[in-house]
Amino acid sequence: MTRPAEYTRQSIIKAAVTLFAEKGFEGSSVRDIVTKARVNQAAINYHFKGKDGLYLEVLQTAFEKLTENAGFDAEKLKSLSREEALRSFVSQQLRPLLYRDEMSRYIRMFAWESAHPSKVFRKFMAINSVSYLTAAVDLVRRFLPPSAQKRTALCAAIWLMGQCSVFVRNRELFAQEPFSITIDEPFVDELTKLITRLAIGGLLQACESRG
Amino acid sequence: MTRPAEYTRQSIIKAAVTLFAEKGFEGSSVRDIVTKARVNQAAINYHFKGKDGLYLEVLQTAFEKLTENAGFDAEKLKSLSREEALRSFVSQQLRPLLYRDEMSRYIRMFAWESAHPSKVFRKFMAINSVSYLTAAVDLVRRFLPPSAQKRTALCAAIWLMGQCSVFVRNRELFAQEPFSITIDEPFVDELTKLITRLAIGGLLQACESRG
DNA sequence: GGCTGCTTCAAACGACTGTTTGAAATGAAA
DNA sequence: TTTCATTTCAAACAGTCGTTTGAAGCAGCC
Repeated sequence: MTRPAEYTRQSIIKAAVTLFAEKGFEGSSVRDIVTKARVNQAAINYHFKGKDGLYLEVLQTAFEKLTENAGFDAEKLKSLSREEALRSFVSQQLRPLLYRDEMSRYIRMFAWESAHPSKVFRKFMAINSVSYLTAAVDLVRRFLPPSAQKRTALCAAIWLMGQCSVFVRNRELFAQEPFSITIDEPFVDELTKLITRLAIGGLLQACESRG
Repeated sequence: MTRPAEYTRQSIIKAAVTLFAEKGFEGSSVRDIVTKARVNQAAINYHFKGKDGLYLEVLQTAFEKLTENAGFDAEKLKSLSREEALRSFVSQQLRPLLYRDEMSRYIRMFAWESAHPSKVFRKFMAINSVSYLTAAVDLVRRFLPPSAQKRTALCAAIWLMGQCSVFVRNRELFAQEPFSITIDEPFVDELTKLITRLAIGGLLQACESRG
């Protein structure tokens, strides 16, 4: 029960979160992780029973941290008007475009998974499926008619989650040709407004024109 | 100038398109491709100067085939009302959910790239950037105010392209738990309507509330 | 026949992946 | 100090990846 062991664990987790956020799970090798964490090759297998085990643990803690903070917290969103709640949600999702803090890394990790879920993430979903999508489903439900099918709400939720992740994943890409977009605060503000408006308008339209 | 050589080329291309559509570029190995095409390992490097060269050629022909058909054809879309044009675009993008024909495979290939563009695709974009996004940009411009910035239109176009690709990429996933969605004609019809309505509503809303 | 250029082939190369190994180091308890 | 489980370490393993090699096959032509 030596202290250095716990230090090694945390060191690995920290490095892993950074790399998973930057390049995704499959894009980061264990050698990259252990080099960044300044620990031995075998440490990941010893402490987490392999790369998958490490990812599962990282996903768990990331999810917990996100749920106990604003944005993913269903209770907090309910206290706002549906428009404000949606704007808050979108703003939270786009946070990695501006900041490089802990929360941003967690969000970006999930953005990679929303493109094409990995095996480990699907396992994670099987455990946390309810809570993971609930916030988004509840959110879109406030715009959809009460009669809307569960399937419709689910599709709308996936659709909403995917709105921002494209930009988050490819942050570096959009700074280059042919986009040449400077990703600063004014731009992200504008993008937040745009996506929120697009989503609000879209969801309301879907509500009005159908039962 | 023997005929069998050309047969080998086409055989490789056909197998590559199928696999790239199913698993994406990085998800398909050259060994998978040559096995499916029933040709030798070295054939890809001999005929296409490597996997990248093959992909570039496949992207080119896919793009040509798509532009000379409905959906991506800017001219054809212009003859429709903007709502019909949008619906046609969305319907075309969702085609791989129902059919497994040539066009569907091409569309699905691009769906993979819209998640996280590969190096080869970015090279392809550098050559065909104008025409590739033009159709989508032109389409969203019909909903946005004339004063909308180029950047806004570009973001909206990316946004629109991303709408359907999530579903197309993860077709197999949504058939499983916790989604358990049966992807048949009624469902795709419903999804087309939903996304079209979301997009129309969203774009119009964006138009009304801002200059 | 022999020559030539294009195409195919089995095998190997070198670089990467995640994981395992067995010995060495560590630090607390006896 | 000795004992002991825990933790670290360098090295290697087994697998996949895209690519290269050099010989073999096969047309058409002199």
